[in-house]
Amino acid sequence: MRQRGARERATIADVAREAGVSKTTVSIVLNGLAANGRVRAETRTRIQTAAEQLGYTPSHAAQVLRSRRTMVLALLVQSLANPLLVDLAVAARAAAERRGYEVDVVDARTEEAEVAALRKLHAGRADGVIVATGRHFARGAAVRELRALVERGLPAVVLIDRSPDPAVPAIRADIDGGSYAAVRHLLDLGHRRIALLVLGAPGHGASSADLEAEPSSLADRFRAYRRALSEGGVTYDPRWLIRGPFGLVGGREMVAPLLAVDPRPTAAFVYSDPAAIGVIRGLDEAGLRVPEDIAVVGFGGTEVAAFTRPSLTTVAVPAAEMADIGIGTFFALLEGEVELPADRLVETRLIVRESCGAQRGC
Amino acid sequence: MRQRGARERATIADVAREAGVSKTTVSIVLNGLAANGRVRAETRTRIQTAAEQLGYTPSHAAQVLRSRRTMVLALLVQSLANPLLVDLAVAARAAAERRGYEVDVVDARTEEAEVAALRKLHAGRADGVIVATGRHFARGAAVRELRALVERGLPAVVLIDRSPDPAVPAIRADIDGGSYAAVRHLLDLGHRRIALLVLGAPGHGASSADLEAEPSSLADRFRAYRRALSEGGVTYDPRWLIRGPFGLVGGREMVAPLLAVDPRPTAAFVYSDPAAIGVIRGLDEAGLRVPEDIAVVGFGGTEVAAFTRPSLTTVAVPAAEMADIGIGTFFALLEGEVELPADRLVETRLIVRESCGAQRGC
DNA sequence: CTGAAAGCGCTTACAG
DNA sequence: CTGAAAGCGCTTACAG
Repeated sequence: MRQRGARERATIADVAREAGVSKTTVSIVLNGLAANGRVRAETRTRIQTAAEQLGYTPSHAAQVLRSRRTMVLALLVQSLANPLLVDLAVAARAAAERRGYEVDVVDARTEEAEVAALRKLHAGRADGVIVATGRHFARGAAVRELRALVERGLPAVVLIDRSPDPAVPAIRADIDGGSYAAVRHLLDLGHRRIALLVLGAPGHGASSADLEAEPSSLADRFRAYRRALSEGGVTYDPRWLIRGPFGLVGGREMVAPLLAVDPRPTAAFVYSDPAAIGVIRGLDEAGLRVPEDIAVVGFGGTEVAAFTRPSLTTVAVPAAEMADIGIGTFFALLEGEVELPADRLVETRLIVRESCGAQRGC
Repeated sequence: MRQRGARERATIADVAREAGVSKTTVSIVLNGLAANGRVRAETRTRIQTAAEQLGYTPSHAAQVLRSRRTMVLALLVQSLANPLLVDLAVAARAAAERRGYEVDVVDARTEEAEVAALRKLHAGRADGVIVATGRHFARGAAVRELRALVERGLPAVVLIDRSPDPAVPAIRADIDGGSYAAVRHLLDLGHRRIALLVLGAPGHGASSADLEAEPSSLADRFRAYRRALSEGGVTYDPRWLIRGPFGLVGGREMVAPLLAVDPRPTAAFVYSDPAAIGVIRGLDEAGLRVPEDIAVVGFGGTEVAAFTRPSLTTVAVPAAEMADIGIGTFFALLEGEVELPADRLVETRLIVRESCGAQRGC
């Protein structure tokens, strides 16, 4: 029943026959290699007409097998529930498209999912990989798997973390600068008890030491926060470091431990916008007002931050710029560029809105 | 420089040589076709050891070219900025994975982008396509392009719209029931002037007639709304139909025309959650409170609706269920199932929260 | 229980 | 200006 009009797809041989030329000539013409008069104009149009008439589209698998180019780039993100990563993916796709490449976006929610996705790339499904999962800072499984790919010559670029390997260029946002500006802003507003909420195993105090040493982007927030506090003359209280689960739900769950700190912090700097939205909602449910009772600052700066009530003061990360540079770096790698750019840092900036209390509250 | 350890990838021939058998046997063993004792156990382990030692992964392109199966399914959505579509994509990926399939998620923001994405499928990049873009109700370019694919035997499933073609099964949410429940709920709360905000070219009144006849999912909202009003004894005022652009920004932009209606509507039923969030923000900026001054009901029911302030009363669409059924239908098509299920309707349900005013306001 | 051979649909030297 | 031939790395009848 499904057969219907399932006329077989035309192949290059069909086009060649129809146009009365060889497959070679068809291939040359259809790939635009006939510019310099390598094929007579008349022959060219004959081939193009035949191809069109037969509805010919080259088989992607055959092209890949023969040319060893997939024209596909894999992009791994942690979660499409985070609008910042969606922006990154959309921008990456647009940038790659300009050079004829597709971007396969994979959301690798867990490290196992990421490892599985990286493994699949051994099958030659993509000409390169960009990882933006935030898991490439340690000696974890994801890093090992990426390295295995790189050793086989697959171009790789890391996007959020620092480079885990000399052969892998990295582009990251200036998290240090943005975090410092955020905390500094809260200090300037008079806050003296400022909490830092980051993704991680719940509990606080004990984890400070680990985070201090970790080369991750979450740890960057922590170090900048500590620095801003100390420069602001505030003694850090380890109970101010709250760790909890991912996203909106995770943000809400961090409210209880936050409110358990006595005396209560008057401000919270949250590692992501979705988590900050969760925090604001959790505070609301606990009967506290933002920013009057507790000021909140997020991280990310995507569209949604301007639409919450109160609107979110946040550290804006230029996702499109990171994507553009990342894609550019991939192509440089692909073309065997010798002079690889060292790790690149893109600027972040603090967007002041209502949730920090600098403007009139909601 | 990029060459580094670029030792050539092992092929099936390498494994065969290493294990001292033919490529045939390697293929049979590695594809799990040797279960019934078709290959001696000892030979099997020898092959597996060799494959592992060489780090062998079959070339995807070669497998596809030879077997004519890509093990990939394309999923087209309108925008990853809509969390409902992200949920759909994530669920589809999970469901497909259970049967060894990958899902290529493409966000086709415009109809041109959708047409381009569908065109690419002629190259045999996927074994089927699921379209969830909301553009398959008319005689538009997207529908034509999809039909061309189906005529070549590519299994296709439509997810949000009605089926555009007898050979294409469709799964959609009960938008009619959900919309009716939403408007009915507002009527029960005493509202008599209820606006309907939907995506579309701005302007109102004139577009009522078009929308009434359109077989789209947006028109389903309109028809159910009209029915609920009339059953509730309310005479529809064409000025209550407000159309505007997409997403958060679009929602905010619809506030001005909404407030321009005199007497002002006391409630608004909005076509999506992101748009509803934009509306709430826009009303806030206009100095109006939700739900006290204007009640708002959204559509979608993803996680974020529970985290806004006020939390959003919304029509919940079971994205995961739709994805599961959609994937199941794709596999039925693939296996040439003759008894194709007619269009399926999945239940929606109204989730009552704060933005409609039924509960204590924020 | 195992292997030799054909062929999927292209591109790419190479020859003329 | 154009074509014959090889081969990318697999799977799949088919033969033994």
